This record gives sequence, C-alpha cells and structure tokens, in this order.
Amino acid sequence: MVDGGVRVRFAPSPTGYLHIGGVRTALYSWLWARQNGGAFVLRIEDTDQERSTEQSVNVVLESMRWLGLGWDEGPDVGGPHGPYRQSERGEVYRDHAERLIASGHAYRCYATKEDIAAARAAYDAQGHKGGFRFESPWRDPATAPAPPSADAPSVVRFRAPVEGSTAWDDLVRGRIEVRNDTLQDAILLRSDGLPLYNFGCVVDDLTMGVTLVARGDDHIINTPPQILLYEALGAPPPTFAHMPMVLAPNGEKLSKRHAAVGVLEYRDLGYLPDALLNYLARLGWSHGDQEIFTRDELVAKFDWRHVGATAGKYDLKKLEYVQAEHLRALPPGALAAHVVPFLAKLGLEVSADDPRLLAASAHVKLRCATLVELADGLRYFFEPPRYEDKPRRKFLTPASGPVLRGLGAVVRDARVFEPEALEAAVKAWSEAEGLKLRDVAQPARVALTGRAASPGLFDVMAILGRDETLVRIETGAAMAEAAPPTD
RNA sequence: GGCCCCAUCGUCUAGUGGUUAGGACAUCGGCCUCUCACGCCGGUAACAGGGGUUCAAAUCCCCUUGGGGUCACCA
Repeated sequence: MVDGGVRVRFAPSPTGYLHIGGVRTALYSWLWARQNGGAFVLRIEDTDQERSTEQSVNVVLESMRWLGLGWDEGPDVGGPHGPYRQSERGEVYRDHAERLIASGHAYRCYATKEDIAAARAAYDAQGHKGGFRFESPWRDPATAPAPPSADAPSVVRFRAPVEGSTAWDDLVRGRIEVRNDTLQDAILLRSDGLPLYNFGCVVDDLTMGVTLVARGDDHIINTPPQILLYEALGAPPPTFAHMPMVLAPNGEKLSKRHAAVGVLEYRDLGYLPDALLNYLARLGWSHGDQEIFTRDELVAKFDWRHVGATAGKYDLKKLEYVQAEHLRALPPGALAAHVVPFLAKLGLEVSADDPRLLAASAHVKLRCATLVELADGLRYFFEPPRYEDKPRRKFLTPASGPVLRGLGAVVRDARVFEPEALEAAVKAWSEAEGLKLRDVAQPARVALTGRAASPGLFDVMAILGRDETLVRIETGAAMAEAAPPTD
C-alpha cells in the first residue's frame, strides 16, 4: 500500500476511440475518487503493440479532457507511481516476475504455441466436451525437462493452485466464488518479455496503490487469477466492482453499427459533456426518482449500492432528453459560448456576448436538444433567411401579399418594439381587418425566418429589430406578389 | 460444451417480506397556442415460468427457461 486514501484508476487500451461504455467505467471511478477526496489515476494499457497507437493515446486523453474527467496522475502529468504507460514499465513487470519465480509461484515454460495446440487437439480427440487445461512439463520442478536449447524462447507462467477456490465480495454483485481447478497456469510474461493483461494489471494496480478496481463485467473471469497473483505477491487485493455492459438497443454488444460509440463524436454532434455523463451515470445507477443531475450532484450522490447488476441498453432518445434538459439549464452566457463554435461551422462569426445571440438562444433552446440543432435554429438571426421551398409556396402566395404589406405598416408604426406591444398592435390590426392571427402569422414567419416553424413571431421581431423586420417583411411581400396564383 | 454473471412496463429504473408495484424516456389522447416546441393533464404498459420457505414473496432458497460474458504469448 502506498498510502491510506482511496485510489481509483481508469486503464483504457488505446486502440481507436474511447468507447462510450468505457466512459461509464471511467465516470463511476472518477466520481468515487472525487467523492472520497481520493486520487484518480489514468493508466494507458498499451502492451498490445499490434493495436496500440500514439494517436489513440491522444484520442483517449482528449476524450477525457472534453468530458472533464480530470486525472491526478497519468501519462502526461506524471505522478509518484509512474510511468503511467505499461509499455514503459517493463522493468517493473520483470522484477515482479522474477520475484514470483524465486518464490516458486511462477516458472519458465518453453512450450511453443504448436505444443499447446497439439495438446489441445489430443485432449479433444479423447472426446472431452471442453475444459482443456494446458499442463506444462515445466510446471513441476521435479520432473521438468531441460530447456530445449540455451537460447530457447520462454514465457513465464503462473503456478496456479488446483486445490480450493477463490472468492471475493464484488461491490456490485456480491460474493463470487470460483473453483481453482478451472483456472489455467496463466502466462505472465510473453516470450517477448511484455506482460499479459492479467499480470500487467495486477502489478500496476499493486505498485500504484489502487484500492478499488472498477471495470466491465467481462473481466469477472479475470478476477480469480488476479487475486491469486496478489496473494502470491503477498499483497491484499483491492476491492472489485464489476459493472454490467452497455448493450445496443437490440441487445447486442454496442458497436459502431448501432450508434456513435466514440466519445469525441458526441462532442461533434453537439452534446454537452455533463449531459452525456448524466445519461451514462443513470444507465446502471439510480438515486430514487431523480433523472437530471449536475456534475456536483453526481459526485455527492453516487454510490455503489445503487449500481445495478443488469446490462443496460443504450437509448439515444433518453440521451437526447437528458441533453435537452442540460442545454436548457445552461446560463445564457454559457449556452452562447457553447454554441459559438457550431455557428462558426455554419460560416457565422458571432461573438459569445452578442445580445441577439443571448436573446435568441433563450427561445431556440426550447426547440432543440443538441448544439448543432441550436446553431441551425439560430441561423436566420445572423444571416438573411434561406427561404425553404415548401413553406414559401404554401404561405407566400399572392393572397398574402397585401397581408404582409399591412403588417409591415403596423410594425413600422409600432410605438414600442417589444413582443407584448407588437402582439397587441398586430392583434388589434388583424381583428380590424377581419383576419385571423394565424393567417397573418404564418406568412410573416416565413418572410422573417424562411421556415414554417420558429420561436414566437413577436419574439423574433423584437430580436431582429424594427429595421431588419421591415426589410424581411418587404422581401416576403415581394416574393408573395411574384408568386404564381394558387387555385 | 465447461466455468461465471444476469432477469420489474418497449427502454432506463424505484422497490431490501405486507405498496392500488412508483418515476423517467418512448408511445397514445387532451389542454395551451401565431407555427414548432416547451409546459400541463390523462391513458396503454412490467415482477420470465415452476416449485419451495413464510400468516404474508417482485423481494429469501432451488430448478427450468431465456439472455450475456469467458475459455489467447488481446485487453
């Protein structure tokens, strides 16, 4: 043990994007560390040189930063137990492997992959229904043959006990017990000297003083051999929490085929990190009937007792709902700041403190969920309307020409250019003209926004201002008058 | 197949022996209304099946069924 506090780690392997399912593991770990004033450690498990890339490491770091899941120790910030990339910890693994060999808990095995395949084939040929367990000739020192040659490649294997059983109290599943005779003599160090997952993981968690290991339940099967390794190294194992997986809506393993699974995709789609985290937190954990949580609430209220054991299906609709709630809860200034980059993508250079942006966002945010949608709904406040074909043909007809002209006059003469006053003036005028408000409002809406749906007409006018409003009504009237007659 | 895990509305879940089985998303009605939303009101909808234990079981135990994980010199 390195010190007394809570130490939790997130240990992704950099093989592409940071998966949404992995984020939930990271989140629960992070919440636990923050709630307890402990340390959150980020470790890169890159011993699979086939699949790990430097670019992927950057994706992981960038994803975690965007999510706001800050780490106290990790590959870039360092820390007292580094390095934090497994590829740089070869010495630590070799030391521990030597210790295990010296204490009799491990041995060198010279069997080749071919030897093992042959043993398996022979076993199967005897009509067994499974349960193959490779018996290395080097397991028993009394009968072990000499190495095939002086420089023969070898792996280091764990001398796993065959008697008894191994058990632990899982934080989310309770007690789990497995008979030791179902375990293999796992390879600790490959012939190239690199550690295999179960060994690297244990050595790192041990030397980094990790007190709680939270991971997906596909690792339940790895836990007994890991506990045995802790025992062989004379150290108490950490607490384990195996969380259920995140499945696709159809029950399959969630993958690219079902939805965006890379965290950064959600950033580009216009989701808020806090919303994504909120959704993920609630997928598998609950706090009574509460659905919407701020980040601080999550830190304060998270508990392992209410983490469920059932696999959850990823529900985009619910995510969207949670996202919409967070979007609406954002203070005007923060909302504006978030949407500015998305406006820029549309070619609109708008300042985050632009009064029109602040005002318009307050209305548009009630009609969308993501920042991409928000930016789209904001467009016509910052550029001339793009008149959509369908609403234009339906509402900017010759008959609405005079209506728009009349409306223009009312707007031009309005004493106070504010929503309530405008509404009162327009209603009074339309009643006097014998027009229903909707027969005025729809053509006006299309003239003003180019669309059939928008925030309240008078709010739009007020935000646009008198001059711009008049220009657009004029434009709309002209379009209406030039339109082919309807029958 | 062996080993391990899981099982409440379509989905996420509340529920820790006694509840009209609650909430949220989705869905379907209605209200509001200048459109679209928001909001509000209401409806449909679940304890996988079978045995036990108990005065009493969604809750505890067993079996069945169904789903999932894992059986690598991947993680």
